Amino acid sequence: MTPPRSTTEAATSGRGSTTVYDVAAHADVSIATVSRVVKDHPNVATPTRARVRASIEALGWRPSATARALAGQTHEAVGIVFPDLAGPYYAEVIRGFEARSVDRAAVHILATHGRPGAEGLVRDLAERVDGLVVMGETVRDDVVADLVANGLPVVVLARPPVAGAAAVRSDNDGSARALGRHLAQHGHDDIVFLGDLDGTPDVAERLAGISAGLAEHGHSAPRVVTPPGFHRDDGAAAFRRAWHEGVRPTAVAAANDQLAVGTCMAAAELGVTVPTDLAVTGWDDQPVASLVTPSLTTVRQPMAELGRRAADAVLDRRAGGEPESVLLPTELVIRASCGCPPVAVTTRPRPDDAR
Amino acid sequence: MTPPRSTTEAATSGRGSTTVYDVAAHADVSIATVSRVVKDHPNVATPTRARVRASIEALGWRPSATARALAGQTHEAVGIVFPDLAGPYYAEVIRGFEARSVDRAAVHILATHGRPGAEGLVRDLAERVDGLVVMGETVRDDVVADLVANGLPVVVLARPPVAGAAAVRSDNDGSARALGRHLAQHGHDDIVFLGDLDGTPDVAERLAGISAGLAEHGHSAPRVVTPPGFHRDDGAAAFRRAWHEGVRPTAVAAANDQLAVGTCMAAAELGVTVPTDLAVTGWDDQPVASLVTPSLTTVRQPMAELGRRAADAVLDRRAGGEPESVLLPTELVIRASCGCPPVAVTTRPRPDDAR
DNA sequence: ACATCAGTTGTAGGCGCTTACAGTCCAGAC
DNA sequence: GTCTGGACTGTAAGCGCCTACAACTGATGT
Repeated sequence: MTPPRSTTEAATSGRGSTTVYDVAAHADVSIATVSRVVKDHPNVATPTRARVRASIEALGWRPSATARALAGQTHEAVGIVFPDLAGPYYAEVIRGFEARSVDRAAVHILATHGRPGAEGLVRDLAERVDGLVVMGETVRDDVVADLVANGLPVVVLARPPVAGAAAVRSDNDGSARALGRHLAQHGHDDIVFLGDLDGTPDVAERLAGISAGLAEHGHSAPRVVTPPGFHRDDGAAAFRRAWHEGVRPTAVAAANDQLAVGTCMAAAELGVTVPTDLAVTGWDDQPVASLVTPSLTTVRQPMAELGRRAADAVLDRRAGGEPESVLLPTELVIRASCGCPPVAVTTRPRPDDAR
Repeated sequence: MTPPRSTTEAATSGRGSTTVYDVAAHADVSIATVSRVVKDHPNVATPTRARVRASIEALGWRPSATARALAGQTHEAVGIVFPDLAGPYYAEVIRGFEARSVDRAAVHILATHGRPGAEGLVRDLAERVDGLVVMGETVRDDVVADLVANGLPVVVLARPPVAGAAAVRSDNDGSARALGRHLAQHGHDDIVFLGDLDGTPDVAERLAGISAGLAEHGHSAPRVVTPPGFHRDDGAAAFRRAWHEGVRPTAVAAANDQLAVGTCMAAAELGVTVPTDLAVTGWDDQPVASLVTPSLTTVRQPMAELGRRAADAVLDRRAGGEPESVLLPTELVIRASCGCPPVAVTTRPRPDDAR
């Protein structure tokens, strides 16, 4: 035995919990052997292994994650960086991410909220984890690239690819085109796109897709109205303001369901009937989309699956896999708010991840 | 200089980032001085301090959180344990918690999902943080007590107090009584309480309060129908099943808004009109409550504020404060689903934390 | 009988930082 | 002119665990 720095041997009491040294002493072996037993190293005699296991059990020892991280360079933890945490979208992503990670690593979360110190927070987080998921508009690409250069497995989520990082995203273009075509078929040629193009890369892709779909039918591109955020109230306020400025579109294509719901509420206030006077569409197919009246035509996006795939990607990378990118399918969901005949609302669970 | 274990001095490149030793060498001081500068220890001469600061800047050094935790016994991190992560309730709590913590500590999250290994996961988490928030039905009280005994600041959230831990909760009793009285005034005497009493301690309190409110008017207590969970589909399924078993209440008081919405959907399927044939009430005042038709009578609970207060409590405890408990007020929100005349829906932001 | 080798176990030097304790230096006190 | 105390700074011993390398034990081969 080297340093006899035994702890107050009592197992469950005492400050400063039990350490390898306690276990080693109890089992009458060296700490190296204890360490080997813990990580199932083959070169340990069966009886020794059993003895050590018994001692670990008896003392209730749990190796310190911190010490392990310092010595072994692995944290058994992953992190995910969000731009924000409000609304069902992020909630679902985080749910999927956590569910998939929990068995393999501890989970760190961080929301940057557009604050200036975000980069520092992210770099700080990066030092505590074995892999990092960076979502949407949080930190600049060069920061991501720097983390990658430092050897950290990074996954970008709902954000354009960065060299060396896996990318997980859902298809904006395909469904956006379909939506554009659908609106064109309804005859709309004066459409407002409601969303902040700087808010997240996804939004610009959706606008581009819708424009392309409209163009296929010779219709002109939507004009953009920019709300201050992505919440219900932002949508209501933006639509109200635009209306007061004399904007009279026949349809509003919102960047997400919250904005669409807000638009509907503002429209009701202004005496505008949806979908008769104004068609409204959303994006995400959040649970609320099928509950409002009229039910919302939108694009279903597998929100929880995004989180799960991001977890898989970052954990696989950590395990030595290559950065592999994923594009998840989306689906145009036609309901009533675009002017189509309403369909019956059912209570059957939704296909993917309704809960 | 002791061990000359300099790193590849290049700042931004190279494996194994720069360390205190690099900074110390660059500034021509000892690592102790660097450490003192970092933590603003007074005994450092001004020019030295400036020199060290410059070196830190020049090398782009960031102290390793891991090493710091090992040596200094502080992680600069807090954790929060959820029973689950689905739905707006947890999402809002986590949002409030993160927002309040982010400037002072890294944030760990964990959801136990009722799995058997939960205790191990929680104990694991406990070793990585300086304080822990434990919410609802996640681990047994004796586990919480053990963490407290180990000296960890613990806060219990939406869960009965545990000795030595601060408790943050919202008032179930007051508003539940008010709701019970209100239902009695509507004349209801055959009420179903929809919720799993084992699911979370809050639920039992709500039932008790409602019963007390009904009793004040001489009405009998609700009978309990237990759905498998707290989601919309659980509510729909449970109500449907009860109906098919011949249960014909005049009102359903659901344990949360999701269950209430599910009940409304199932009722619609069964040809039961809300609120004419059946009154329905929820709990939480989730955003969806005011959007559905009829709008939901419910109890507003400051979900994000719960998270914020929990963060305050755990961070204050870490800073040496005493465990202090908080009971946040709730408010009965009368809308249309109980049979009261519907009120106009507005788009004004809700008082507390609509976003 | 002796070198060889696989199987086990122990020794010791980190990982990057904190901090008690031990100087060093110099102005002011006596 | 020496002494004293305060302001600075450096030394070194950890924090709890990992792991390369050394060391020891028998069994096997010749």
